[in-house]
Amino acid sequence: MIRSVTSRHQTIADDLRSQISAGLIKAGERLPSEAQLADRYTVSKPTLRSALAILQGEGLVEKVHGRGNFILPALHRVTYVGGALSIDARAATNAAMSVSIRTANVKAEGHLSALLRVSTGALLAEYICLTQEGRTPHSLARVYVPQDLVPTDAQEPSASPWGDDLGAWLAGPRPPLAEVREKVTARLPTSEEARTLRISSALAVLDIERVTSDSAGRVVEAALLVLPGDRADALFTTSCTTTDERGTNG
Amino acid sequence: MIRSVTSRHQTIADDLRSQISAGLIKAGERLPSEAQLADRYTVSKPTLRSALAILQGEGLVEKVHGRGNFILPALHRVTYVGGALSIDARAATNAAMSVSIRTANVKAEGHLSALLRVSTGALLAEYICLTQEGRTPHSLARVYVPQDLVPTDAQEPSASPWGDDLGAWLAGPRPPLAEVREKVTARLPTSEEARTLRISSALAVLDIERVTSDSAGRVVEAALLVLPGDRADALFTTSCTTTDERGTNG
DNA sequence: GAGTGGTCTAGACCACGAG
DNA sequence: TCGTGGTCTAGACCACTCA
Repeated sequence: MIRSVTSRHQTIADDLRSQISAGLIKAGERLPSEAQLADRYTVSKPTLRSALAILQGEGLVEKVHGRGNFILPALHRVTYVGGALSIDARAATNAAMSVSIRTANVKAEGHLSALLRVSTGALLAEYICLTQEGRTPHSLARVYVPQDLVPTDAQEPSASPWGDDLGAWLAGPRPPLAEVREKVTARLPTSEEARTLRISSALAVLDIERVTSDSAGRVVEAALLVLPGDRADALFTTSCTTTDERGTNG
Repeated sequence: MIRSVTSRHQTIADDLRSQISAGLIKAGERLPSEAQLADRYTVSKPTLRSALAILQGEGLVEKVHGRGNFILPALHRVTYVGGALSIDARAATNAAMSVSIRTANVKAEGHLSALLRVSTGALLAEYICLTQEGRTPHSLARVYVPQDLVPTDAQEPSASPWGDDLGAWLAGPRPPLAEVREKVTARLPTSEEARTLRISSALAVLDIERVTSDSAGRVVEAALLVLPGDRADALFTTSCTTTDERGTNG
């Protein structure tokens, strides 16, 4: 029998978790200090800390250096809707979200130039979108658009959490969008992402690489999305409107 | 200045990682014991272990209790293709994969019965598919099909890593498949999943919940896929074959 | 400066695997 | 039995926050 199911830190994490979900400790409250908790559970500080690390990885607890450990409010789950060629798709977005966008100009390099199919050094407009519900970040989107596709008249596009408005905003006078290709994987956040999203570096994130191209075959935008796994899903729906898409080779 | 960027265990992890990627330690080889490594880096065993934990979470090192720490071979990335209404979609699957399927009958409960839209206690056929490349698991698929949709003549369907053959296999004499709905999130594996997939419990996994329904609106199968983030992506492509799908409300 | 979390140590003891 | 990894301890020292 593996002892890990009965390890001290697991037991403590389970106990604290049940206290949290039972509401004995309310959201936003500070936990007793690690030293106090270690005393209460009669364990050493490292052991207690590894218990907290579990809860932190589950997005239940936020550690703040020098201040304490805090219970995070139960998080609303946000749904990213894939294949959003039509703009209404983002309707699933929660209302109480605020989005901050930071704009910059960068040069295409390595991976980015490959994604956008532009040469290295080509000018790109970069939009960094951070979505928050209250003070809690829910998503980080880095959107890149070839400089020559950016309208000079409009400075600030309307803000969608996923940066997909940008594509819509660009689409107007141009060939319509034709294809969205989304490559999804799971990983741990980089330390920078963890800082920006205020999440534990042990909390898994969804990594979505979205490439949108227009009917002329030109890549209109590439987006790198990072969604914390404890508060975001991605939803992809494929409908077979006509039956001619199915092969008969079964 | 946050010291974590310079922490001992990070430095050690970085050093070992570069040794691995430089080929100084070859895939499949055993690392020196933790005690030896701790000596070499002049750190204590817990510190050295936290360095190894980082590499383990990156899928570079496999720890085997009682035997040692081993360098994992560079993993081929496998691509799960979403929206696979057509069977050819799985063509992206690597050839050198073996799939083992375990079959059982279970009763629908809670989440499953909701997914399949059957009443609690309804009989389901359960297919547990584990895909491996050599000895390395690449995906775990738990597929559920309502018992009354299972043909009585065929016992064992042909094996796809994602269990999507099952849908194809079921589709024959029935209404064609009409919709695939895939909900994707990122999380850490359960301890059971980590054991089955032989991955670290600190390695993020893609969690895909796939529901396929036929043109009669009936749910044909529900699949719970778990893909280790270090060796699997999911790819979703949405094409706008006709322009009538796009709203004009932009 | 007091209180908090972050990292590390040196060593103990247990559990597993192979001979 | 022996060597390995897995867990835990008791305490040291540093870094951050806030009064």
